[in-house]
Amino acid sequence: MNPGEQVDRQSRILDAVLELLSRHGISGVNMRAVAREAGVALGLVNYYYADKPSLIRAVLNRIGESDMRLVTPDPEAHPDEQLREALRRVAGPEILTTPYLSLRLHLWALAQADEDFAVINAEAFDQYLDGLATLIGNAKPELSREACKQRADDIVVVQNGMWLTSLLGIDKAAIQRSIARTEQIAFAD
Amino acid sequence: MNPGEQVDRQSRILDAVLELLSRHGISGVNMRAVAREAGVALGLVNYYYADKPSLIRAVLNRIGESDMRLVTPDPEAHPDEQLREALRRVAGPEILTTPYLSLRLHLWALAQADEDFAVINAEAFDQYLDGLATLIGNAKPELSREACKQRADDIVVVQNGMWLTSLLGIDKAAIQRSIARTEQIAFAD
DNA sequence: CGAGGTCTTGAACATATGTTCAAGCTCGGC
DNA sequence: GCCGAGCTTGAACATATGTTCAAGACCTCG
Repeated sequence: MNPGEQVDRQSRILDAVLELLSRHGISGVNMRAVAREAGVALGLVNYYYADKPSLIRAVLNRIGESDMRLVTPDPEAHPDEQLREALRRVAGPEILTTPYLSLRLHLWALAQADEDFAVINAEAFDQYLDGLATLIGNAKPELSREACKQRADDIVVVQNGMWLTSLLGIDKAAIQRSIARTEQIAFAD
Repeated sequence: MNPGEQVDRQSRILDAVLELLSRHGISGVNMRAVAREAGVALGLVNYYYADKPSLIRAVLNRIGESDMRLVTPDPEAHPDEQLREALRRVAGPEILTTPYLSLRLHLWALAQADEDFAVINAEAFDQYLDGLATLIGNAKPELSREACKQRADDIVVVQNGMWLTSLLGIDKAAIQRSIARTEQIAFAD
């Protein structure tokens, strides 16, 4: 067994779903394609995940976890810096790549088409908003919780716009200006 | 034949695709479902549209046309009012409804998954940006074309964010504040 | 009426996809 | 060695979906 590469096939299956979802959307995710991409036999996918909805659910939950890390601050840093850091991370190189954004888009579309997935998605979104509001509260203790949530709402509108518009291929400079706009909203007096 | 209702079956087929796409995403759009939704026989869909990609293309082109109407101004109004009107229209009741936004989202996802559709989509997006930049130029003649395009870019980021975030169920007030933000960008000195 | 074109239908076919399952494989413990 | 539990495989089945097509309905013009 190749060390460090031929690992855990269950997790390779989830990776395969992410890859296919990002590249071809939900219609490109079928059990055979997943198996091929993961390099396992068809039956193994159904061994770990009873059916296709279970498989998709598992993927959604995994993504929700990694999203939360975006607003999980470095505890060493100053609150101001934590917030600024978080606001920049969403336009960082790992996030602002086509594969990741494409994945996000397909996830949103999926949530729109399926009630169960919508619930998972909405929950993750709320947690993200909450995390962001907390960061703002730490950086600007004089603001009420309500005011923090309001700013978080406003920021998320711009952030989602940045993500979506990046995919449509807008000028990179517009993205930089939009990041500045989020900081302006967050730190306004 | 029922007057004013049993019209043009070819156009009813396109309507059916829009409806299905909005509600169930691209995986919900199959020839049988389209025929059922349109109230025609299966064969008729393939009679008007040679194959599925042709059908989707026809739908995309139809949507592109209706998008352009968003930035096509009322020629009677003052340039300032034309621009303000356009900025408000994108958050108007016809646009900011779940069915329309859901449709938009699925279209973006579709473009992301398929190269051909991406081209149609990118073209429509460019035309929209161009139309918006022109409106800005009319309202603020002192700005260079470059400056107008830059503002259009910034505005579209926020607009796309409004659309997307509306779907995720954010507070309506955040949308209103975001509209104000787009006007602020457009009319800044 | 009747010929000819267009429109409309649903059965039929080929292929794709989700799911099941019997069989084989692997590996640790006895 | 060999037993058993978990892991892995691919064939097989049922259903779904895109496409084709022969047949019929409808409508216009002569």
